[in-house]
Amino acid sequence: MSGSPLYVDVVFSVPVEGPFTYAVPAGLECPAGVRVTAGFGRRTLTGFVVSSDVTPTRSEIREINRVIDSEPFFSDEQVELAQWIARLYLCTTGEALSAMLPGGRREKEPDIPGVADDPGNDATLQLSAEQEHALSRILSSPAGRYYVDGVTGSGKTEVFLRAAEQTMADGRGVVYLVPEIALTHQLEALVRSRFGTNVAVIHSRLTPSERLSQWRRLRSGESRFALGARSAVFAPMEDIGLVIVDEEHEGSYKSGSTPRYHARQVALYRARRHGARLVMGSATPSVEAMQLMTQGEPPYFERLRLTRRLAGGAPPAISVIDLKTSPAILSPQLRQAIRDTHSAGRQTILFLNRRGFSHFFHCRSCGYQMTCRRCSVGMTYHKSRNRMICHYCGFHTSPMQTCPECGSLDVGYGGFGTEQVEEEVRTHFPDLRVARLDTDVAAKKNIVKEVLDSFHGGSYDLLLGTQMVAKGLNFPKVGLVGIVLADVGLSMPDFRAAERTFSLITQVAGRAGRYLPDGVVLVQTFHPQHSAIQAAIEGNTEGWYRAELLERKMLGFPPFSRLIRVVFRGKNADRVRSDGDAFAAEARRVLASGTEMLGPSECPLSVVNGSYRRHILFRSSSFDLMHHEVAALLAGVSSTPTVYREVDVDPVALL
DNA sequence: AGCACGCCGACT
DNA sequence: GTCGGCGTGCTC
Repeated sequence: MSGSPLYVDVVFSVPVEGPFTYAVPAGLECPAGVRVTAGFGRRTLTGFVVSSDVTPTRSEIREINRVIDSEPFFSDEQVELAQWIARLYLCTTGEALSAMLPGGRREKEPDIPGVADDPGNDATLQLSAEQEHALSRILSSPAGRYYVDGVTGSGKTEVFLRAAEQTMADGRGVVYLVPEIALTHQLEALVRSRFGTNVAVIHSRLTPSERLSQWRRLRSGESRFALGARSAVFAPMEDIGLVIVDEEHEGSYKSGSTPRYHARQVALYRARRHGARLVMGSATPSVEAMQLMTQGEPPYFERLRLTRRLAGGAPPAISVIDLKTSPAILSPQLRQAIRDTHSAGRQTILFLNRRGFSHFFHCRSCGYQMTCRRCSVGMTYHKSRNRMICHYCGFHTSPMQTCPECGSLDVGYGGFGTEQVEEEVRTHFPDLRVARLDTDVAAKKNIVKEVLDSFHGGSYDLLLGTQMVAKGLNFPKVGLVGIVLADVGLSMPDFRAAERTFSLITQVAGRAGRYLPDGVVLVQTFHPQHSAIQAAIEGNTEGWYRAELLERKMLGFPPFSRLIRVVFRGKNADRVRSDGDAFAAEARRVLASGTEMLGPSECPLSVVNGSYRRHILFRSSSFDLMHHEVAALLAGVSSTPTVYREVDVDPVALL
């Protein structure tokens, strides 16, 4: 009670795992969960107390400078959550807590308008039979896991909101995650109209003080509903009764910087911890999620299907244009469709599903693209070395001179971006008013909204761009949507390339047809027979997932294995290489047979910001063993400080 | 991550 | 002769 000093364990947002023991000056309260400032090395840092009243294990102990909070800022559950994240994602507890801090280590979220349902919805509305069934299943158990697998416009949002209402009525809290800030804005008004001041909205565009005030409202229990993007999964709420992950398939749920957590994974953990219901939803579930709801007895998620559009009607017909027979950025068919659409007084959207991936080497006659025979991902062309390289395992070979599929000599590399498409449009349609939206243009604040508003108002005839045009898809005057090159996604050196392509076409078509039963969707591709494109066009969702799961199983990729990626990056290419090689050599020595190592090889994005990048992929179906081994390697293999190692557990993008 | 210490090259 | 490069080590 008196004389003897009190010691506490503190962690900091640095890549060294503590905890570090400090003495508490007499008279200060310093419980677990409070923030403190303390001398650390030669500087003074803010740290987080993870346990109080500890016994020191070393003699040199410094004193806490200042206790920032009068009561714990983080709850015990949150500290434990951070420790779990640190273990799983191989970062330090301090880094994890720092990511949970409102306005702390800020994560960058692109402000791209998303493609979620526009909830055109009403609390008094009669639910459809399918919605009713989904809701009653969700409410049937207090801690079940459900997946609302519903086509666009089938009313997933309303099911989520009704489940939330019931949860709130039971006196428990709700966490509602959406993939992008833009969707937060869209949903915010709707959610507020239903839940009033109970709602706290968390996203990275809030000022630090706004975030802090939202955080405190949740922490105090004044607010029982947290709505936000990825980091809202850390909402400081007691007794969560429902966690919703909307648009579950979206890659933005995965953090791109340390700690590289997946909000879906954290949501699962928290829901289990709180004995809460977990509800996910999408029109195009991730392959992982599909496996969890269709395989296993009982399945990990109960699948609740919404197959009918509330507004009725069928999705628009999708037509495929084979670029092999119409080799042009704008095929004659697409040009004709643009012309017809314009004559009818309607608008066109041209969608380029990603910025052109520059190393796009293929047969111009049949579209054939070389794939690695071991990893089955597209190989990329390196002009400087004139080699085709697999960015998973490092295998390389000469580029083809003639196409092995069709024998054509017309092989080479190409691909194009929005600029070229714009030029092409202006050449063919000098009379059309054309707007372009891509990351270059959107660098200026508000420009996305301005362009979309003008387009909505009819100031443009044609809008072209990347993902960010998606929000315009359901504008009433849009009569034609053209996907300029569906293959761009397919050519990405990524085992999820086909999944993303399928998802994109399905989502675009679903939205485009929402208010336009007579709307037209045209898909240009070199691979009209590709299963991802075929399945999306035919709406053969079931067949697609079945085939893709089989493919993943055969190739040993997730969900039939898990991956850990280690990236080595630095200005000095030789050191990057030797560090990676040394790491791999040690790994080869110690890895158990169940853990496979792919690489080291160059990353697909081999130079970023003047830094060279190489990576190693570890793959195993016994995750715990692999995870343990990689953690030991990271701790045991020293690295040159000028070479940074980035560890990504369950990577989503492998660029 | 930072920050300091320490040991080798071209410069006011 | 120094200023400064970045390789190495350390943080309760």
